[in-house]
Amino acid sequence: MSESSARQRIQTRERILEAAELVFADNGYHDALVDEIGKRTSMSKGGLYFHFPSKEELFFAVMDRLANKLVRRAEKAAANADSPIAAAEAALGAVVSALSRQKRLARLLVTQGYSMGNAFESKRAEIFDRFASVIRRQLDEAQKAGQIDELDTGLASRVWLGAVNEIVVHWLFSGGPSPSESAPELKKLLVASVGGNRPESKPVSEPEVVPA
Amino acid sequence: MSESSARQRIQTRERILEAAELVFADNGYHDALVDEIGKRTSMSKGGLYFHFPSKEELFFAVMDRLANKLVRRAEKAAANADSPIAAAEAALGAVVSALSRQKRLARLLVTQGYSMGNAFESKRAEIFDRFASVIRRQLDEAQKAGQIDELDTGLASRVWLGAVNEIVVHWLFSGGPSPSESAPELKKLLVASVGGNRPESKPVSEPEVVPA
DNA sequence: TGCGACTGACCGACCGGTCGGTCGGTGATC
DNA sequence: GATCACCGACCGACCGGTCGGTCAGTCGCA
Repeated sequence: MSESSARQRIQTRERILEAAELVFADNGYHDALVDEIGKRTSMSKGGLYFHFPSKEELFFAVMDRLANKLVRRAEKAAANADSPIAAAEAALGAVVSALSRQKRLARLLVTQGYSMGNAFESKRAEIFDRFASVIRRQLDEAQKAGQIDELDTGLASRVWLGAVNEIVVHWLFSGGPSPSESAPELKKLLVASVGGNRPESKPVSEPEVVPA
Repeated sequence: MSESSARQRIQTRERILEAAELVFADNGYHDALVDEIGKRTSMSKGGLYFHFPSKEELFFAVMDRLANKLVRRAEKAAANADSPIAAAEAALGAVVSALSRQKRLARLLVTQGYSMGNAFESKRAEIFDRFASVIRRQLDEAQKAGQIDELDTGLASRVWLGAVNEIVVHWLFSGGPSPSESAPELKKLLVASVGGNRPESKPVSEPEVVPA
């Protein structure tokens, strides 16, 4: 009972997060109305404020949830690969394909983060750092394995991350090609940037991941 | 007289743009107050609205002005280089050093652009496209000259741009190293990504540019 | 005296957050 | 198993500060 009510609570929270994700993604933080989130949840504003202390906290919760999902997916993809450099590629591919599949998700993670003003800076940093370190770990491995050059993997991971980010943003804003279309070429560029694609390293196909 | 008054008009506009740049950079679009811009211009809100029809238009004007400055600088640096790939590097270096020198400028161009909500998307796209095409032109040249691999220079230019963007954002938000510190390593990575640094291509030092 | 530049008090839409109130369920008591 | 006190989830009208934008009026220059 307190058991089931706790479960209920979490479910309701989830319902709210789901709706909030839509509304924030469509409108950005500022133009998103708490009332609109209420409408989509079939819950009143007061109800929402029972579960979340403020619009800002709600937004943070939405972002955290998304970031968690994506990071997990990337790590899973990396774990299934059979060489470090392939793992890095796989993580990259997983993220790109997830973002390509869900424009709204991409919108939120990649651009709406800034729309809060300076308050969001640290959150944005935190989330992007998590992605960067997933990539970096793979690059470190690859380096140990001698698959890539000696280089600052921290910087390289940022380059990878930034590249993906820009491709996604360009797709979102300018209707460029879908990131998943550019993915193969993109991987080539990024692998080359760290001196991968050595003759002895076998090419790898992206392990497919189940949709979320 | 209509001569000098026209000049006066432009000067006043410039004064406003300068002040607006500061305020927008510090606060982002939403948290920037028109009254604050007025205060810094020593002009009343009404005065501002005599020169600009809306806060939004004022913001756009600020961004355009900045983008123009930076693009010009990048193109100048490229023009002074003595090989296509060096030109690409030079353009990159010029932008990075300009952004490193002026945190506020970086803030505005790189992050605050999103803070308007969806209204700004097309503007952001336009500005970033301009940067991308500066880089792309250099890469195209380099490709013609056989200095780099056959590849999609459109995509590669986005990779470069995204990389720089991420480095700058990381610097701004997480207090990472100054972009100009990472610049040499960054250039190595990016040049490698397009298969540059061929044995026959001589290394190039960044042509110094006068501060704005 | 006409006009362009500028003033600053004022307007009012907007929206996050509040709070008194409702109500279905729960569990203790007889 | 009927009654009742109680609770937590939720409702939604309302508040109040904020801030972009307006406009009637002023000033000074040609």
